[in-house]
Amino acid sequence: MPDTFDDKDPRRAIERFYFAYRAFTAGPDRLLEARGLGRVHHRILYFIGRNPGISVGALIDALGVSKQALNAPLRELIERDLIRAETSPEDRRVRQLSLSAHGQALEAQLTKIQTDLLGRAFADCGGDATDGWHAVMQRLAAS
Amino acid sequence: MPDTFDDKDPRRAIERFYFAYRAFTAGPDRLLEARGLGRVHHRILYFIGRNPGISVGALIDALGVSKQALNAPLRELIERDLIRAETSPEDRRVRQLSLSAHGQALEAQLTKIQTDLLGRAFADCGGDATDGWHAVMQRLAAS
DNA sequence: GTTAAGCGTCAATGTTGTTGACCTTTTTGC
DNA sequence: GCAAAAAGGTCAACAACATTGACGCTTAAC
Repeated sequence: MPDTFDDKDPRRAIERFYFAYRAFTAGPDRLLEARGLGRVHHRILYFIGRNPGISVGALIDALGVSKQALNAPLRELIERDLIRAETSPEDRRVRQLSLSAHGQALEAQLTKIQTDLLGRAFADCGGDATDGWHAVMQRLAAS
Repeated sequence: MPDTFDDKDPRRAIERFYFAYRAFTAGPDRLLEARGLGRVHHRILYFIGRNPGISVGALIDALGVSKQALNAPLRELIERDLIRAETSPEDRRVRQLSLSAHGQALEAQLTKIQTDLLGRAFADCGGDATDGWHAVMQRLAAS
């Protein structure tokens, strides 16, 4: 029997997914924790980075949390000058959120950790494997 | 430009990973929540299923939680007759944990939800894609 | 027989989320 | 122009879940 025996055992797929995801999130988690930030902050940074000018309400909907839960971490990020909140000129009730220069730098740093990790794995496994990975993950994400 | 433009943008890989993992965990989470259980209970069931006869201390180490944090959910699972705890004959201080018939059934049900989801994605994407997925995930998990 | 290991539990505390209520500012509809 | 509604902020009460510290119990080891 080859040493790839039961290499595609469905249970093995579950474990691979679990441990791969852990490795995938460990890097950013460490960097954030060193700054006293958590995953909520990361998600806030990420969403605002992807949607500059987003309103607080839209961010609440996007993250699926209550406004009270968002308030504290968002305020921290604004106080640390990682996120900028400017009153919208069209509707002065609305605050337009965007990343400051520092916020962009941190977000880029966090993203780089993950893209580097993925990039190394893709490079090691080859283009076909990379294509297959993308196809399967795309299919799963659409579930 | 083809509609697969920037289909392998590193940022897209991050998003795919995130949403694929959410889909991967959503099914078990729903089933567990319907029974008033959480992810801790799932992890306990899983580890004991993989390591029948494991001791409480070893389980604490494996899960990386304090014994006080483990105590409550573990007790629930024992009271519900999902997990069996028997005194070790060699060392009567030690309790050997194992899944009861009900526990095995629940664990199998949880696992099936995930293997079915993965199996459908693998079937849709083909054998080569499946191989690639496994290769990349294996590589990541080893990081 | 004293020491240590494995386990269980009580207490105090911290974090993080929730809902409900109330407030201000600003826009909108009549 | 004025009442209603929307966007946002904050306070309070509460619940879930984790932590550390301390203590007690049973059993094994030297």
